[in-house]
Amino acid sequence: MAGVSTATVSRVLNEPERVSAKTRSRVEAAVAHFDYTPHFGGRALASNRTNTVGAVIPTMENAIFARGLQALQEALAEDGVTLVVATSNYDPEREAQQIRALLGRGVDGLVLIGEARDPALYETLERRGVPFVLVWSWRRDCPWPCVGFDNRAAARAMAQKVLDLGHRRIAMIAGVTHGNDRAVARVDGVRDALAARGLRLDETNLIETPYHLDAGENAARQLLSVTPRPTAIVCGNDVLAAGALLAIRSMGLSAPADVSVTGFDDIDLAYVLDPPLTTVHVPHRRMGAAAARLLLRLRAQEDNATSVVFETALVERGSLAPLGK
Amino acid sequence: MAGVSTATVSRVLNEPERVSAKTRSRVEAAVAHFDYTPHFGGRALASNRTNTVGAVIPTMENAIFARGLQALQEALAEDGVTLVVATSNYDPEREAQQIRALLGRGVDGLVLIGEARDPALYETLERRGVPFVLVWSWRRDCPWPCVGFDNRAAARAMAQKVLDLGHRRIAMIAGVTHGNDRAVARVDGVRDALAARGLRLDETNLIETPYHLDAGENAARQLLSVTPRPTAIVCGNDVLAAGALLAIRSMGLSAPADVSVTGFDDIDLAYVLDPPLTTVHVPHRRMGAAAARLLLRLRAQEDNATSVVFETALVERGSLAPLGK
DNA sequence: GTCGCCAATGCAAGCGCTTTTATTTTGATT
DNA sequence: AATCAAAATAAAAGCGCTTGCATTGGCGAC
Repeated sequence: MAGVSTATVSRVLNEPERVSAKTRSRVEAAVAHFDYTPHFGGRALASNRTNTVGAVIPTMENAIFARGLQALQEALAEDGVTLVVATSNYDPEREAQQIRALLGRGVDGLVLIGEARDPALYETLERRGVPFVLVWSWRRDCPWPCVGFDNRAAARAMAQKVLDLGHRRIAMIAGVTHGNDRAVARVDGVRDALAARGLRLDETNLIETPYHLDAGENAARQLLSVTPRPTAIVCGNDVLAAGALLAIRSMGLSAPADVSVTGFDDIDLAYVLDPPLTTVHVPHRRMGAAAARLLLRLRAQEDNATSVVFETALVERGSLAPLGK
Repeated sequence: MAGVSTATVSRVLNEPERVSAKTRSRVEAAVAHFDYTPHFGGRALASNRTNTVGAVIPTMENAIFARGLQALQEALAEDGVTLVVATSNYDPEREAQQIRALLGRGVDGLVLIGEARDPALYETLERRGVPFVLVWSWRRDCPWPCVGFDNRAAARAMAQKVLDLGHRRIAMIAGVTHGNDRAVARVDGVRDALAARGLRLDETNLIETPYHLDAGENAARQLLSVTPRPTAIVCGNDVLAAGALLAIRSMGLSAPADVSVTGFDDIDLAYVLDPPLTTVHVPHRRMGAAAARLLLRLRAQEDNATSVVFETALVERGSLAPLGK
């Protein structure tokens, strides 16, 4: 209809500046007239790019990932890149499957949560030359590009705060540590702080449990049923902490008068609870956006593509109080 | 390596039963050996299918969509279909863009939230022959396949309950109704119930606001600053209700003693609040799964592909109490 | 006016797969 | 052993696009 070859149409669509204004407008008119959309498969085949990046997250049901993804997606969209999301449900096996599935779909980049992962998987990624970014965790000397924060240091700071307020009988409800370096780091951080005061987390005051409300509730009930009971419960995330508050309430106790509780992540939930949660603020949205930028740089082979570490902040609200207050 | 043609490899991958066991195992060995994955673009081009469906949701930050998507994705994955998610941020314009973007990516199905949408968009969808399913809302005689529930009836039942408990000064914090039929239906439902008792929602006791915690808080503060103040606030969703509880607390009032509050959706949040929210339970996960099944049926041109309506249930918790109690 | 040069466009060769059609192999039957 | 049908496999033609290279045409310099 525009009287030009397909090559010119292709150029109008992909590199409009290489086509004269006159021809371009003719082609654009034809495109509009037929409501033409390029065939994705043809495009992908010929150019060997899909303009798609994949992300594998544990679950969408936790607000932190939802937020991070939202930001990631928005930042990618600015560069015309689509995000495909898969979930692993915190199962390393399933995560590997999902990564392979995404590779099979021709993603030209991947965003993965955390670092703990079968080396063979990293090998596959490198061999295929698919750029990837690890998010949510960060440690010095991590060999891969990552955008995250120091989970261990943040947890340590929180535990230190609890100790500073006079607490000595401290328990922890952690996430499942298998295949989850963030959960591991948070436990380690708490252990660090306790160890510095000659205390330790033994198995009666550390429970590992899935990141669910009722799991947190059950764990707290169990921790609080020993005598003497802990005066503070440090939780691996805000959802577990919310569960702990439920348990405390249902046992006829009160937070923070009888038991202090701390969370991790600072999702909206933390703010609406009563008492509001003292927790660790994590800049999820900013991390998502930073991950997008880093991935786009890696894809473009830019050399300023380096890992980014974010700071966390302790947010003091009502759920943590000095001992004996 | 397996000494066969590419045609046979293709068959091993797509219709293994059409290949003899001996050849198949040779091919599979070669596939495993080279860690071969078919090229997505080639596949899409030749077969004209992508095994991808798209979903456009308002936001991932609301747990209801996150949950629904999770279920949707899991159900689709069972049939080897990948889900691509885009967000519109409750903006009809942006939703249209995202739908077109997904079509451009060659999705072979779409999941859309609600029914309110430019007719031209529906036309495009039909013309392209891309099957789609509307979720989250449902009404009798909806001309398109949908999987949802009757928002209006559910809201009406909730308002009726509030009335039954003696409340007469009833206010509502609704979601933004522009381009959001669920928000509209929920307001209409409340109006229905009030009208049946000769009451109405005028502009001083109806505020429309984005589905955010602080928006809910501000709206509630405004509603409660008139004299005489409402004795019950019906909210368009649980997040708004959580915000309302924050406002009540910060104004030195108490729920439900001074003001009752109701929510909608029954997300986890509703349960952990203090007082826990009286709300409308919506089976988000089941809807997501049902949407997946319906879409797969439509795609396969099965004739038993019909809309599904779910029942909602009123969940009575502490935030709603009889007037004067 | 002629020549070069560059910008604009066309030509045509794939990209890696699926699928129809043709061919070969297999194995049962005579 | 010969025959034939059925099953298994190979051959080859695209699918719709991108892109390197060839061609064209317009314009300034001589």
